[in-house]
Amino acid sequence: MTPLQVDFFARDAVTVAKALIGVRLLVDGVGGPIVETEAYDRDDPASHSFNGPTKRNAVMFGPPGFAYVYRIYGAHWCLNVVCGGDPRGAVLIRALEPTDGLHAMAERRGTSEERLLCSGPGKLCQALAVTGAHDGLALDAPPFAFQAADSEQALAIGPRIGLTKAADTPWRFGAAGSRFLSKPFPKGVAA
DNA sequence: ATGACGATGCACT
DNA sequence: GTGCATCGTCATG
Repeated sequence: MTPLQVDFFARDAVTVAKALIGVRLLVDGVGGPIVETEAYDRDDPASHSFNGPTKRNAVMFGPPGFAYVYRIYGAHWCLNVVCGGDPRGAVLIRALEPTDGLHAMAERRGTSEERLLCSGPGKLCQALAVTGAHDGLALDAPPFAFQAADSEQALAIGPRIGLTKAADTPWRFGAAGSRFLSKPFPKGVAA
């Protein structure tokens, strides 16, 4: 298992979003291979960094390689990795395949159905116990652990989910055919 | 001080 | 497939 270097994150968000598919993400030892991400690049109207710094998004204006965690719909947490670009881009971690710490995840999620443990950004944060307390933490140090993918992944590509701005931009990436996605991709595969 | 608006998830038809 | 709870954050007055 090769830990990811900080340079991995210091690229544009689309590149990082693609490269993260298949990477194993553990938080305090709980997690598994990432199967779904979304890119939010600079000059992207849907990105939280687009309208300049605020108290919430301050970490997105710091160095790459840190976690940006925020609350959505007053109820759920979302985990992002801060990337390169100016203003910064970010990648939303949307889903992963639960392999490590299944018992802890099932307990936190209130279900033992593996399909439902991490198949969405809010679910993933609940299963991995990611909260606002993780906002601004370095990604190359505990409790986070990113481990390089073992092999090349076949990528599925599609439009991002839940947006009203730039809703057609195809910056959602996934492991083709995975059953742990938050939703199926509209159509087939691509490189 | 107040109002609009979500990078969602879940219950229900 | 559709409806909506729920509340922090930000923009505005």
